[in-house]
Amino acid sequence: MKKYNYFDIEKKWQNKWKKEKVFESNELLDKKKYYCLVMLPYPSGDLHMGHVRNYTIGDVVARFYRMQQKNVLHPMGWDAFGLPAENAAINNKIHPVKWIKQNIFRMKKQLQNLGFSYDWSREIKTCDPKYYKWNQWFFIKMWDRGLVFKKNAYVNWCKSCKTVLANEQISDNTCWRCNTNISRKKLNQWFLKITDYADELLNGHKQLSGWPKQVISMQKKWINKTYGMEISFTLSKINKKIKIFTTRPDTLFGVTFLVISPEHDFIDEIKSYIENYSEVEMYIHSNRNNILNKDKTGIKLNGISAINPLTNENIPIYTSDYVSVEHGTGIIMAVPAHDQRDWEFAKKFNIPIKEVIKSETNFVDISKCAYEDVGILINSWQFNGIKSDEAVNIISRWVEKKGVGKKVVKFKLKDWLVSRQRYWGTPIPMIHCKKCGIVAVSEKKLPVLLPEKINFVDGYGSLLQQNQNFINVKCPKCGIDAKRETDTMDTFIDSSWYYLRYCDINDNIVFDINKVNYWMPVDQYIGGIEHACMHLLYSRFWYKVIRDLGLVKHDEPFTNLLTQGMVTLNGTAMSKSKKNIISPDEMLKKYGADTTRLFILFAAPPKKQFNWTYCGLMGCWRFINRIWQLLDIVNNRSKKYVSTNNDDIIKKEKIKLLIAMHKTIKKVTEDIKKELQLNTAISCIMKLVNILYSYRYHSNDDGMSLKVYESVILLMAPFTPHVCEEIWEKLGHKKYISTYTWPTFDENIINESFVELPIQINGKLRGKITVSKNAKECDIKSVVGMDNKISIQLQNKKILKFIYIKNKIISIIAK
RNA sequence: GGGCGAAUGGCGAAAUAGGCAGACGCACAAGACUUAAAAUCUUGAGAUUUAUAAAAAUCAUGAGGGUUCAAGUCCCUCUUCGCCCACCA
Repeated sequence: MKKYNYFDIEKKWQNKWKKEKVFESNELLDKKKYYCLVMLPYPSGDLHMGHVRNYTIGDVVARFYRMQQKNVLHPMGWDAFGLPAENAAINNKIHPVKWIKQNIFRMKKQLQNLGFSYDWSREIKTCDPKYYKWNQWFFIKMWDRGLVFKKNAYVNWCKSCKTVLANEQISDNTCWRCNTNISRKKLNQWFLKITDYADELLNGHKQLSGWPKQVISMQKKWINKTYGMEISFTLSKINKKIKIFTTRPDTLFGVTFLVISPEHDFIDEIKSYIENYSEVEMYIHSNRNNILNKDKTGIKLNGISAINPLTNENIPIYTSDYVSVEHGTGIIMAVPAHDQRDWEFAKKFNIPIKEVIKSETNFVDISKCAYEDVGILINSWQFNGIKSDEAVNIISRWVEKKGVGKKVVKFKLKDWLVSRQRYWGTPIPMIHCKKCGIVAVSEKKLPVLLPEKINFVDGYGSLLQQNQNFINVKCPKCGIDAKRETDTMDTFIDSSWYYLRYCDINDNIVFDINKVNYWMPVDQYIGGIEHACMHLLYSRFWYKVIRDLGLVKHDEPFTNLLTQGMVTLNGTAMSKSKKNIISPDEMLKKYGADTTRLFILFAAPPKKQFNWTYCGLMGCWRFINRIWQLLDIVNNRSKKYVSTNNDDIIKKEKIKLLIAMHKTIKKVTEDIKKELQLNTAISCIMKLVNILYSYRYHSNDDGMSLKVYESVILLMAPFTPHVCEEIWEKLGHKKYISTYTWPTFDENIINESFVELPIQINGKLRGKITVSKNAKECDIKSVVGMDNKISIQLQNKKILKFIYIKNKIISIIAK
């Protein structure tokens, strides 16, 4: 028996597909479109098994719908901006342009070797000026619509390199290059007003029935709409008010101090009143890594205090990093008796703890820990005795009546900080003019090109800031000397709309609206679960903005989403920095693309985490070889397989085989269509091949085995396309299997193995049931494990099926 | 600290809707072919006990309890692991 030569077969078909542009797509109006999108990779240099898994799932989907005669769009591109390229430039003295180019070259080759059915004519690179020009264009459109604003925000700062550090560039609280301790620095930064869309992003989830519940719930928690109150406290000695946010107005009488976030601009505003400001300032700029340090830190603002507007009590003000500037108003009223974090802070700084809610059932010792549950109000003036959950509303109304606060809705979702003090990204197309302020670059002047000549090695501070040619520019409004913005954009912007660019790659306009509206929305999006909140939320936001610009019709970009589980090695995620990458190259060399593809799908269900192992690889290899050998068997070239003249056996086996075939087609079709359960789909085909294999070939076969064999090849085509194309050709077909019609199943043939039987209870006919053919009619009286309850159900509900084993009915399923 | 998810043989995993737990594979064992090995083919197998001509009984889906004629699946309590986020007021 000849072994199958995967190397030649795979090369042959990859070249054919490429040459005849089998996977290039056009807007065909007579066919239903299907947009299958996989998350575009960062070109780090090598494909790892996580990529292989992601893209194989995507390719099976694309190939399946192509065979279902849909007009499929299946594109691929490169998320080419970002920090690693810049780090490579600094460390290895290689220019990001060159580094990215060679990485893409390598990875593209790997993708092509795997036989993915991409339309490469639509390939995009986000670092291409033809692409990022439109980032800038969108940015200006958003600026015009008031969705862009500037605000102070803190960054991690290295004093010695004079540069902003990303989390990735920090190890043990020190700079990756010079080991200097990092500190915090306030910078004026660019933001996008994603919070304007917070409500719509939340409500839009109703349209996303094709998304995993897990992702929806994660996004909901991320946006986190909360109802609370803003209450103004007056600062003693100063004629200023300080606004706090709380969700617990019922605890207003238990407030014993205020806490202001150390990053809050208000501290700057009142610094002349703070007696110990130099100490406070030191605290503000210190690097407080409260993730590792669970101990509460903070400092009292001496010389000022706040007055509770309702009780007129005078209370101290602290600053502490346990209060985030991003949430609420960035200032909280602390109720140590009823909030554990406040309690811990109060204990550390010896602040009084005032109990205002008592549990109705348990005795709670407030000196041991905070009581955060509901209860009865005490020490709360006229509100004593009211249940705390009711008091929330009662006190809210009272506060509003007094005119010192109002009910507000807040989101945890923060506005999107999009500026980066980096070189390798899209330049923000803004100009700073002394006379006119911030002026957008005119659309005609786009793109603002990223200069290529940069000194990476000796560079201090932001690399763009040193490039005088880039910085110096005339103001587009008044013409005087002005300075270009040197911040670049967050790379999440690149990936927020790339799926639209695939629909139409156009040098003159961002995209052709008609083409985009033909292909969008994406029918199936596939990518890692780690993008549940950031990328998948930013994209939704961006799409809604584009909709409001009148460029797209729909509200949501992705109809169905599959978040595939990670591929891990010994339980930890594969990453280049951890040096635990499994590259597909060796497997491709040893077993070929088809086996690699089959194995990664068969090893685990797509949604589940897959801890890497080679176990099972040989099984997939053997399976493909089996299919290959079957080609000879069905062509009756082999004498090895025994034939029998017993017509009865042949007939029985033929029916068995026919039913198995239809069942398999049904199962595989549904597994792919419904839940993308690709591992069980493959199992099912393997089972059918086992039955076909044991089926004794006979001259009376009537082409039965050929018929089953052809359907096996068709079913396998999305998974192992090369070998299937080759067999398909050898079977005498002229058309590509990749575009051939997917097999159909007949429900009647599947049901042929069942019969309908009457149900009798105590001798009376009670209805009919469907049972397997080898079951016998029986009297329910004799049934084990049955009581009156069931017989009552029988009268009310239809009986669909019952389970009949070893001459006993063990159960009835009623519906 | 918060959120989400998971736990089934030696291993990866199946199991519409509560209805024969372990499909399909891996690894393993025996046999066939072979000088031999590999490859391939055939067969076997959750565990334990009894029996060994077949077979039978009991125990088994992280732990403990509950609902049900029937629970991997539903409810309660707990344990462990993974992922995402970071004091969310």
